Amino acid sequence: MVDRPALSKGEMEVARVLWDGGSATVREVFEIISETRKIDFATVQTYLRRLDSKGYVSSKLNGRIRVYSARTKARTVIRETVDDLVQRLFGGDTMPLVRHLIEERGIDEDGIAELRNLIDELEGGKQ
Amino acid sequence: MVDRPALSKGEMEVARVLWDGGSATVREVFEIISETRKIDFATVQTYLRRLDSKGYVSSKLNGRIRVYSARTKARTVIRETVDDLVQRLFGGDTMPLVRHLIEERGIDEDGIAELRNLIDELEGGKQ
DNA sequence: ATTTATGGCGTACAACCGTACGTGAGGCCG
DNA sequence: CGGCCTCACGTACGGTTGTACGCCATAAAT
Repeated sequence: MVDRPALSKGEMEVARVLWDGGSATVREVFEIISETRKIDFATVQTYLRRLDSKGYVSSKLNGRIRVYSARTKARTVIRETVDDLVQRLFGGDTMPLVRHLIEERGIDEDGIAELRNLIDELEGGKQ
Repeated sequence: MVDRPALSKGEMEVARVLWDGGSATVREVFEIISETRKIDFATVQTYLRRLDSKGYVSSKLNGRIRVYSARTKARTVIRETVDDLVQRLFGGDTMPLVRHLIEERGIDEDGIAELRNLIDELEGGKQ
């Protein structure tokens, strides 16, 4: 529960790759992010270094290649980030964001089915 | 559709107050944010000035009091912000965030009802 | 009229962010 | 062996952000 400095957008993007894969080299992260947008290898390297010094990831040299691993749980960071966003953008109210997501971003068939389940569970746990 | 510089967290928090109320003085914004967290009057003033110079709000002097008004639609800013977050934190996938919101933040009775409606509408529009 | 509260406005400043260059060492190729 | 590619790592640099001080003016209170 250490109070780490918050992640910047760029750092978050990089951290996500580690959460997805558990661990990765700079090049691996670089390749994955490159699929989505142009980014410099050295920039990824800097993000990883900063994530390390902020305590979010750890790393060790494997031969002459440095391998980074997630050190905090995605869930935790997501919770903090989303809580902050909801607070600042919606005054702490959750529904406006849910509404936005459902109305403004597509939810597919499977998503709809899952949503129904989630709601049923919510209701079940309530009474 | 001008490409404005992105809003910082603090600026967003302040902008939200204007979206909620249409327009407000520094003091009014200050009071509202103070309900939630400690903040300096001058800090609010700075945020508003920056929002102005970034083109998100406009202002005019009413006597010797400056009144700020929202100039961009909340919807637009929310879309951009959320899109970016979803991209970086979930690789562009919407459902993980929806899931997180429903599971980790409480949704009340009314929210559940609304959710059901939203889903029904989604499904209705699909077939 | 003098004090006090309030506000606008300019200014500041360290930390953080995005982005990347340069250097030097290790590996591989011809 | 001599290039050339690839990393790690240090360093940089302008821009942004959070946070606020200080000065001056106006309005309110005594």
